[in-house]
Amino acid sequence: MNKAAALYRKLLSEFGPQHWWPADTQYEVVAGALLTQNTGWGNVEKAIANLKAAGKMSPQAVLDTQINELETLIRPCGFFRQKALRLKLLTKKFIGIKARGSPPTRDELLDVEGVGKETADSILLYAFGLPYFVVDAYTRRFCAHHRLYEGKEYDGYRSFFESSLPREVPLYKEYHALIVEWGKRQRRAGKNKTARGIKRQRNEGKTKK
DNA sequence: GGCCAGGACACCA
DNA sequence: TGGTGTCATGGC
Repeated sequence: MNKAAALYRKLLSEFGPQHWWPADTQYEVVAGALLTQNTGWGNVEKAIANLKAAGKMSPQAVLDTQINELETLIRPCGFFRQKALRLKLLTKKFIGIKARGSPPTRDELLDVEGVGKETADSILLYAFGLPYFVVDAYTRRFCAHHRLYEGKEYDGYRSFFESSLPREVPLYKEYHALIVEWGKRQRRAGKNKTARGIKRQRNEGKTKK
């Protein structure tokens, strides 16, 4: 067994199944993937709860909602102006995808403004059950911490995991969830430095000099 | 009161 | 290609 697979087993036995993605519908996964960008999940839950309470957690309802009302509903998850706009764009794409019946390609998701590689892969994996390994900030820290893989490119990390593991969707889903859980625990224990923290330290160094 | 979060994008050198 | 600023709320 390679190191990536061994670490997966270790995380799973230590933390247990994470039951990701927490959502009632496929569309909720899609919307959540966008709303959670650079945002704690707790805040995203509030935004989703607002949408549900207003009866807006459906593609057509989101499209039919005025942008300022949408902004108000998702305000708790931050970046609400751009996210409201981008949620409409992504929703339009989602409706088109469902209408034609075939799953989306990565490229067509990336064509949507506000959908980057992580969000696209989250949607492909968790909403459509396609084998794309999701790479986020925690994944990079996880790799650095365990000296699993070193690189700068998103797709480098993705290729590393996809070539190290069996091509199984449940495995990809669980592994990413476990890495996030690992990252949260590291943070609670004060054992990591975030990218932003490192950037800030560099800046402080510059100003001090 | 500051730091950080399950990013993406534009702009600049 | 790499670095930096911006977008914004809420928990700790």
